[in-house]
Amino acid sequence: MDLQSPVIVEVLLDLPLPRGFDYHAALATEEDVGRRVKVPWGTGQKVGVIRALKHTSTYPADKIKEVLEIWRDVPPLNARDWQLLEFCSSYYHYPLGQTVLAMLPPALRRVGGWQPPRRVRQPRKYPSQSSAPPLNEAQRSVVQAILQQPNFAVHLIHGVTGSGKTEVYFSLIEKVLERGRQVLLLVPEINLTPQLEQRLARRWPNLNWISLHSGVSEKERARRWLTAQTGAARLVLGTRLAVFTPLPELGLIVVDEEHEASFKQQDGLRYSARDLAIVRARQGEFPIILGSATPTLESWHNARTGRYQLHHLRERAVPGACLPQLTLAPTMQEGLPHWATVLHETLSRGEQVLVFINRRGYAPVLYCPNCGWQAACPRCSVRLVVHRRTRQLRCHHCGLEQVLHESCPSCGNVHMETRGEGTQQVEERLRNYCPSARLLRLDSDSLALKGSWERAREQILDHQVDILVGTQLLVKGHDFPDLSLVVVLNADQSLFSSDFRASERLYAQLLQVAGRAGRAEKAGQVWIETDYPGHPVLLALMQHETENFLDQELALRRQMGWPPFNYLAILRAEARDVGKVTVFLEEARQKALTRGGEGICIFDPVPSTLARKAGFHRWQLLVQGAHRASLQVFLASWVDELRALRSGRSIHWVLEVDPWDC
DNA sequence: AGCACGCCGACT
DNA sequence: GTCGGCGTGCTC
Ligand SMILES: [Zn+2]
Ligand SMILES: [Zn+2]
Repeated sequence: MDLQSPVIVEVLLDLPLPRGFDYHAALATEEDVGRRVKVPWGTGQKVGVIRALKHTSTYPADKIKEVLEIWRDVPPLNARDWQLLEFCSSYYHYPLGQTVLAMLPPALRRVGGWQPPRRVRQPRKYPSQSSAPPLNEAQRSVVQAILQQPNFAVHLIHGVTGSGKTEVYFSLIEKVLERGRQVLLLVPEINLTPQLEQRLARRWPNLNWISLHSGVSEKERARRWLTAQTGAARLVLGTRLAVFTPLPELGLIVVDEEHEASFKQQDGLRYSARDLAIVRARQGEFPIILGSATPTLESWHNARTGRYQLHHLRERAVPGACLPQLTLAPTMQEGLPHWATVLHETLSRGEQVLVFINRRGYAPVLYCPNCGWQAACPRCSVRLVVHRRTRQLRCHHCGLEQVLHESCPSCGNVHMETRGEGTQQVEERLRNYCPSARLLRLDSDSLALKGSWERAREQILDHQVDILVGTQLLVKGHDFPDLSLVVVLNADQSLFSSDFRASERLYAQLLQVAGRAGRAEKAGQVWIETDYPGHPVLLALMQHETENFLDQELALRRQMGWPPFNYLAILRAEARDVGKVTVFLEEARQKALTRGGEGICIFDPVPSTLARKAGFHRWQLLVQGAHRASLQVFLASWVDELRALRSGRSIHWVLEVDPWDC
């Protein structure tokens, strides 16, 4: 090596450019690759990561600036970390610099965002009461089967609600920890609760484990992340963002509720934490476990074709627990609903009731019966939602708030009416049916205050509440043992959605809601209000035959050429000016058609589901590929052309690979 | 992405 | 006459 030539480092920065920037760094060595640096940038400074050392640069020598600081107090990213980042950057067609910076905890991305702590904190210690409950036969055989393969393998555990999946995870985690390897446990955002953390703490009182999610303060998140990187933390419990945590001795990843949409990042680097976790396991040559009561069709297909190993947990682990009894009932236009009797019976037994309606507010429509006028958001292509308590009209997409109209702005009629029901109106209706029952409404409006979830949970567990009215928020990740009746309202709305994933999602949601009824020893009841009792999703649900449903749905996907039998990418574009959006997408389409590719199908640009949001017109262009590899080849050259399009400069656009909604 | 520079429309 | 719109180019 030429000792005379000055050392140059290539630094990756958080910029939408597919290249690094060269700086002088006289004292840099190969050990510094993967370290964070402070560099001058224009008039200011930025944090970057050293990608490589070199001795020459194509950039004019007199313009190359000096690195201001190399932070050597923490370990550099290692070869495995780079392997994942490079895969991620190329697969999602996202600049490497932005990918690297996105994986760092926020405090480590900014100049002055991180000071090493004065004193090394002692890992938290909990009272020692480590207890591993005995596994049943089914659980034991799954654990045995998975332990037999220490190398890369994807295991899909299909476990019905209450089948004791978590104990299987814990048992496997324990074995891997004993072998001296680190473990990553990924759970949906909504499931990462203090209760889950306590459960881990009780199970491993003396283990150094950390929990990583967006609720942790920036400083603390960086501190915990670094303990994982140094190998001090042995177990990481985290949401999707934790999939990037550097873990030098990683030996197992568990993705619980693998079907959950929160594993998909919906802005910036639009990755699937589940898919990246699988890639990470393959790169690191260790097993990964996906678990769900309602696996995604992608995973199910891989299991059916033998690429994943399928394991079943068919029995409920809790002794005596049985499946809830399911009833479909037509909606009632007037008078008492069909479920009114069972509601009263349940309450009179002193048991709790959950009424599920996936729509907050009082009513989704305010209209004038005289002229037909409807309250719409001026900035979005949606109707405004009536919030009666605050006497407001609100847009749930852009946050716009208006005072509720007293009269029709179009014809002056003073008798305005609402249509449809939200949580607030259901709450009101239930107060009329059961005036003496104690009601609690749980949606993002009533839970806006910090700590209100915790308070509500205690009230419910303490049986200070008889009827719960709520949205999605209420259903996921929480068990309420006294709950024995679940009523699902307005399920029909999602029955005829145009999204090809609608059935899969509805099935998962309904099964999860149903699972809330009658845990423990009590048999529960579930009533679903529907006018389409013959719908395949409802039929499958009635039969409790998830695997048949998945097979049927898979056959339909194959027939229609939808994923997992084809691969998708979406080019999304938005701007205040519709013309600019459509011109860009049309040019993009022409480029795509000219380029073409094996098995590549280019669709026409169409408005997005939410065609206008906060004043921005949103359109999209779907690309379908028969094979993952050929789609990747096509996308790689297509994005280069897109970046060169002048019409793309005055709009926002993103390319999304494997979109979860289209 | 930011941030500067630069050139045309409607304002004190 | 200037304030400000956003189109264009640059950042090692
Ligand atoms: Zn009117
Ligand atoms: Zn709006």
